[in-house]
Amino acid sequence: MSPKTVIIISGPTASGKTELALELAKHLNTCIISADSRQCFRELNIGVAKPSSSQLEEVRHFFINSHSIHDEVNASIFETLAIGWCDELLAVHDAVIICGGTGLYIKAFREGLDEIPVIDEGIRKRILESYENLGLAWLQDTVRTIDPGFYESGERFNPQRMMRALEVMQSTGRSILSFRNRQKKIRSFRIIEFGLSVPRKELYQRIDARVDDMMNTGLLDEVISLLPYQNLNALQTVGYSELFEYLKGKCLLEESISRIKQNTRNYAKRQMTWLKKNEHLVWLDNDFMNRILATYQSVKV
RNA sequence: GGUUCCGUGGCCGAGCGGUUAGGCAGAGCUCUGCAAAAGCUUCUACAGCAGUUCGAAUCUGCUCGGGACCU
Repeated sequence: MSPKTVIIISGPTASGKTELALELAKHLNTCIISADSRQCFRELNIGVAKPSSSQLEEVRHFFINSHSIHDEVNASIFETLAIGWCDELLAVHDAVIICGGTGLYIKAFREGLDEIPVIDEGIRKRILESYENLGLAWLQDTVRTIDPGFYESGERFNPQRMMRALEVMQSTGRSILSFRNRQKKIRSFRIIEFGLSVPRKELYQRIDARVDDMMNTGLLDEVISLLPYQNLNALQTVGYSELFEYLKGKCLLEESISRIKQNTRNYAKRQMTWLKKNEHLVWLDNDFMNRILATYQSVKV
């Protein structure tokens, strides 16, 4: 019999992960853990292409509707939760499926993140405010002074990374570099990874069609109801940001819709770039179920 | 038929004698706590032909294409 196994199904958005995972879960009589940084929010539905309620009834899902947009969610939190669920589920199942397109979350699940202390909310806020008021030059100067090592190695034009380095330094007195040991964690189960490969042109067409579909099934109403929360991180999401612009009168509805399509295509492209360098991942372009099952059933421990 | 304006890379758009404008799209990429985020790289065009000039996308002429106005 096969060792306890986590089967990861990934791929760009609109590549058909959800359906495949569902089919596989039914076949193996197991559960699905989503690895999607947006589908975990119960307030977000249409715009994040969440599985339908009937699909959610057919197979038990984790990390879907598990959080509120007001909660803090990040890769580390995902890692902890997902490992916990896997341990529990693998006690009673031989396999668990992880399905999603958030590459960083999958990486965190597979090899873990280094332990970095939780940052005080006040420190984070102060840094963000300073950056917004004083700009990138201030951020660069500060990091160069406080953490020259990171400044040398880091991405100096990427405010997020610079602020991250700064908050770790201010909060712990140590450089973020000193926390990075890059030790890959060893998991207590086998992990096999698959990526769904769809020809670029076809994928882009699917994306366009899916956006039209979302609009027809009430995306605009969903976005209207979330307007008060537009500044939350969870709402910095393709499909929502663009419609906020329309609702604020900054553009026409048609412009928003084509921006959603455009941004989703760009997003899919970034996902593929991320997935491409994952050497554990096996690309599938057909016969998905059988090929996954063949790998699953081949015992090589 | 006449007068006049315009013609810049896939698209938008500045330049108006001598640097790569720039933006978007496309393509490639980075990536350990906001990742559907954030950032980086790349794509050398001036409708065509002839001329002026050391040098033209920029000036002149003609041709082609488009718009506006006049008869």
